[in-house]
Order: sequence, then C-alpha cells, then structure tokens
Amino acid sequence: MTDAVEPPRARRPNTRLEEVARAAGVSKSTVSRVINGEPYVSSRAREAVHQAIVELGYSPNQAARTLAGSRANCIALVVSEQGSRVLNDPFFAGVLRGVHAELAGKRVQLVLMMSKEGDEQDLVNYLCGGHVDGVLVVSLHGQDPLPRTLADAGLPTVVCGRPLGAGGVPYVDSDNFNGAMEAARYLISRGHRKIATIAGPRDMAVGMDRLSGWKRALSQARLPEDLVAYGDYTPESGAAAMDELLTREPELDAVFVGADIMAMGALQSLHAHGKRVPQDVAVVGFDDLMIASTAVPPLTTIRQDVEQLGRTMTWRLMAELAGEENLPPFLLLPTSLVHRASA
Amino acid sequence: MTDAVEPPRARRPNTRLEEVARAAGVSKSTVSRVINGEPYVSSRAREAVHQAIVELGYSPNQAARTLAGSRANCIALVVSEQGSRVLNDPFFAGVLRGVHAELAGKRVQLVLMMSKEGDEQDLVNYLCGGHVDGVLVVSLHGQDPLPRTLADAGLPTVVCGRPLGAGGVPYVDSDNFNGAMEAARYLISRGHRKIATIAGPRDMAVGMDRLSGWKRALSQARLPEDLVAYGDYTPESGAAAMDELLTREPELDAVFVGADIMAMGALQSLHAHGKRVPQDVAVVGFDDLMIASTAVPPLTTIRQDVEQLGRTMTWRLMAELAGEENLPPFLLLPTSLVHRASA
DNA sequence: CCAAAACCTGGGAGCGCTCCCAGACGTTCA
DNA sequence: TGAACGTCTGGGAGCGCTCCCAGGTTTTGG
Repeated sequence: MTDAVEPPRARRPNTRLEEVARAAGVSKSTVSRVINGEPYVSSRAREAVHQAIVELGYSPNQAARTLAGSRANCIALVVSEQGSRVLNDPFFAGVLRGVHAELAGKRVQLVLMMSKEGDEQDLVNYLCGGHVDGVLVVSLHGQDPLPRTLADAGLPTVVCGRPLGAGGVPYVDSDNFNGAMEAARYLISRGHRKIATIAGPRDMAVGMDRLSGWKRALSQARLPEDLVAYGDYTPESGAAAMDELLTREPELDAVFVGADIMAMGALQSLHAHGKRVPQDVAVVGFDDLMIASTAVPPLTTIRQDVEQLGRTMTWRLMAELAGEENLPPFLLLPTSLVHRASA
Repeated sequence: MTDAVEPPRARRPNTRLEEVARAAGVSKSTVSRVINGEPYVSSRAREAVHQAIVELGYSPNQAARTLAGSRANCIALVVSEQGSRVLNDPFFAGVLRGVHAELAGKRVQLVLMMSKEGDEQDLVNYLCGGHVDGVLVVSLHGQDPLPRTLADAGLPTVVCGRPLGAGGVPYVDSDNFNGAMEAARYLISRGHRKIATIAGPRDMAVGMDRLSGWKRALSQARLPEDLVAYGDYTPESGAAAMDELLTREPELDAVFVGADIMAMGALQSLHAHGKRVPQDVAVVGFDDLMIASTAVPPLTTIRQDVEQLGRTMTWRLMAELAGEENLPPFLLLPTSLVHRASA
C-alpha cells in the first residue's frame, strides 16, 4: 500500500473571472471593469455581470489582483511587541478605534499583525512581499529597527509615536513636549515652587519629550529642575518614584507625573506619607485615561486624543498611497489640560 | 497644462526571484527550492542562494507565491464584532494568546480582522479570495452567518464557542454544560436547597449551555428549577438579576452566576441586601477571570482555559489544512471548579 | 560492470487577475 | 463631409512565483 498521503493542495472549486465573463456574455476586461467600478461600461453589461457574480458566488482572487495590479488594497497595523500584552492596553485600543474609523467606507482591508519572537524576518517578508500597500507601526519599546527596515524596503510606513532610532520615517505623535510644559506651567501659575516630576523610561521618546517639556517650563520660571525620578509605566514604579522624591525633598508641593498609570501609584504613595492632595501636594498626570476620572481625588491631567492619533496615522498613510506629495514628515496632535481635583 | 496627476502605481524596485537566481548563478527553480526548504539542493547552491538573498535584500512576493502555489501560509482570526470593543475583553486576549502560542515556530502568519459595519461583503471577499488558507472565527453574538458563509465557500473554518446558527461548522468550546452542572452539584453537596442562577442572554449558546447544566443538576436532585434570571455579561445586569431573584425568593441560599463579570454585580446586590456571602447566600461564578480572585469575598468559580481554547482551535484548523481526515466535528475542553471563599 | 535508484538541475507552463492597446461605434462641430 | 472626440468593448501580455517534467550526474548493489 504505497498510498502517498499528500496534503490535498489546490482546492480550486472557486469560480474565476473568466466564467463570470462567459455567463454574462461579455469579455474578461468588462467584468474586471465592473468589479473595479470603472467608467465606460454600459449599464446593460454592468447588470449582466452583477447578476452573474451573484449567481456563481464569485469572489475575486486577491492574490491575482495584487500580483497583476501591484497593489493590495490592504494595509497592516503592526504591533511590534508580544501581542497579547497589548490587548489590555487602552492606548492601543484607542489607536485601533481611530484607524478603523478612518478606514470606514474605504475599500481597504486592515490586517493586524504582531511579531512572534524569533519571527521578525517572516514578518518583514510578509509585509515587504507586496501583500500590503503600507504599514502603520505601533512600537511600544524605544529603539525598534522595524520602521527603518520597512521604510528602507520602500514600503510606505507611518509610526505611532516619535521613534527614537528611525530618523526620517514619518510619524504621528501627541505633542508631549508642549503638553508637559502646559502641565508644569499650570502648577507654577497656581503658586507651586517645589515641583517634581516622575518621568517614563529614558529609552522611550514619549518619556523624554514629556520630561523636556517639564524642564523647559521650570527653567523659564527659574525654578530648579533637579526633582526628577523615573518609572516604567506601572503604578508600582510610580509609587516607588514618589517615595524617592519625598525622601529627597519632603517639602515638595507639586508633582507632574508623565503618565496617569504611574500617577495612580504616586497618589497611593502620597496618601501613605500623610500628604493631602491637592492641599499639600498637587498632582498632574498625562494621558487622561478612564482611571484618571475615577481616581481619588479625580486626577487633573493632560489629555491626549489617541483615537485621533489612529485616524491621523491612517490619513497620512492613505495620502501617501494616493500619491500626494509634500506630505509633512511628522504630525503632532495638540493636547489639553483637563482640570479636576488633584491640582 | 494637462499634466495628469495619477497616483504612481507600480512601485517595483523590489528584487525578483530571477535576479537572485542570476546573482547566485543558478536557475529560478533552485532558488525557489531553497526558499521553500526543499531537499535535493546541493549545499553549494544553497549557500550561494542564501548569500544572494541577503545581498539583494530579497523578499519573495507573497501574492505571486499564493497565486502560483494556491496556498497563502496565512490564517485569519476574525472577530465578528465591532473591533475595538473586543480589545478590552480578557476572553479574547486569552484566545489570541493561545493562537499565537500554537503558531509559534510554524511558518504561518496570523492576520487579525474585524468586520467594519456595512463591510461584511468585503471581508468575505477578502477571506474567500485565496488570501488566507483558513479562518478562526470568534463570534461574540449568537446567530452569526459568517461561519456558514465561509464554510460554504469551501474555506476551512473553525469557530470559537458553539455557534447557534451554523450547524456543521467545526467548533471548539469549553464544556459549559458540564462545568455548570459541576457548579450546581457542588452547591447541592454543600447542603443548599434554594439555588438560583443568573444566565447569559438566550441568543448565545454559552448562556444556554450553562443554564442547561444547572438545570440538569437541579432536576437530578429533584430541586425546583424556576429561579432563573438573565443578564447580559455586565456587572450591572448581574446586580439587576440578583435584585430580581431576591425579590422573587428572599430565602434563596445559593446562586450560580453564568459569568464572573455578572457575579461581581451579584455580590454587590447581595451586599446591598444585607446578605453575607457565603454564610447567607453562596455564590459560584464561571470563567475564572482575574477579578474572581480579587473579589470580596474571593469568588468560587468554574475555570475555563481560554488560552487552551485558542490553541485547540488553531491545532484543529492546521490539522485540516494538512489534509488530516476524520477530524472531530467539535471539541469540548474540560472545566474545573476553583474553590475560594464565596461558596 | 551495468542497471537501478537517488540526487541535483534548468526549462517553461500557467496560477487569475489588471491594464494597455486597438478598434468599433456613436455624436459633435467647423 | 469628415476630423475630433467621447463611449464602449475584446484581445492579450505579463505580474512573480510554484511545480511538473525531462535530463544529467552520482551513488548503490547484484
């Protein structure tokens, strides 16, 4: 019994364009025109084709379209990170919502991809292999080579958040610098003079930009800029940083925390040290997550519009795909101060 | 000035297989063999090809491979639901984690797709158009026509959770019936006699299966099965359902809640009514989410392994793609009772 | 020592589309 | 009247691969 057990490849019961053409009594070209919504088709032909498509249950072979037409009508949203982690991230959820919204009504599919560890090359191959027309990259860690790699391969790419290592790749980001500066200025305007900050990791642009904004505001007001501690976007790290700051300067009267999630920890720490917020220490966060409004006390924070971030990235990418020229190399979205009880 | 401003299509700086062949001094066929890891290639040729690939920065055109080879090395995970909602769902995150894990090391890409409203046809076209080899469907609402449509189109499909409207489409699910039965039996074994349940919506299989399991256990113990209220997988609905049950039967001494998320609401309601858990009313949940262990009191619940769900779906799909026969039409994964303080 | 088997290679058809081209019609307007 | 144009149509090359086939070279074994 030498019955070779081969995987039965080539399932091909699918109707092809040619059969539709035959059924409709027109040529392949005309069917193609109808499918792609081109002009110069008589309504008689158009209707015959539509009917044939329905009758035969035809759906065009995407691979063939992509190959012949050299565009895929498909863009990828790549999360350069262990995928499942990101799913509980409200930031990513917001961006995705924005991308989705911007794509509504356009005949462009969105595929979401995550790098599997050790699989980066496969990812790059897939993306560069003409399967997608362009890529949106959400890179959560700092120096990610992926945007550079994609851009070098000639694939239109837009990054979410200023990339550290990928100079020249177009990106969209919130105006973290000015947002942070506004936060610090607000604290200054309320009479605070010993103002600390809790910044994000040094290898992420978002952390550095917010720190720079804070510094600029303080230096312009001729206030000391040395009360800086670092966290890593967890409540625990925020609490630890706050502990450290209170040890270094027990008399501090305000703190700008570069992320709401860290501000939660800072609030805990302040409470543990018997400091009242905002009477003893004023706190301003950044992001305006859901938790900011439910915190005790409700958190004054800098709002960034993540959904708009997703929309803008998508717009920028689609514009490039449409051949528009002189597009801005990067875009910064405005932030706004949301006044609540903590400062 | 009739300078037609056409989108510059056909970006084609990409190296092609033929150029690699020329650079390596071999034929197209040999390059193809190397890329696909086939045997019968001399190590000399293999190395020359590998080097040429690196030097030229070649990545194969996926569309062409798919078209010529009639397989895409790519499967889709389709969420048949407004996408962004699902991102905060721990159930979905777990499934995705499982799918990812099962795919590790395989040269198969995963694309995640969500239906945009009014766009279902485009989705179906994309999926049926040969861009993917198979589909995993996570359908959150009950009667979803998508699995049927895909299966009818001849596309290997596996559904997550027993589909209501798609008889015959392979699915993987937790054994909700037996899990619920175990929960109810546990309550019975602890001496409870007035046992209520809060069930999920009637149009979702998961809700019905858990309700059936509860009913079976009660009927076998000759206990009344009329204390049923319904919720919709929100804490609020759980609280409302608990209120209703307490009004109908103030003396009830136990409740099986068909989802931890609703159990959170039920606990609130019981607390508001002055009932102590578990002394006055015992509570058993289902799912074993993170919140179950942090609830007050910690929730006794039926654990389902969502990550295993994702892995099993993927295994089932890949097996079908590999041409295996006599695969089971559906698979039920065992659940287990996690004993904590609430019952 | 020669047939059979295993190994390695190149040629080329063809996957199902898109898009260019050529041509067959009207219609319009000097 | 006929050039110029807009409208509609079909033919066919070719996108970049895979995979079948045919043929050459080496190893095996009786």
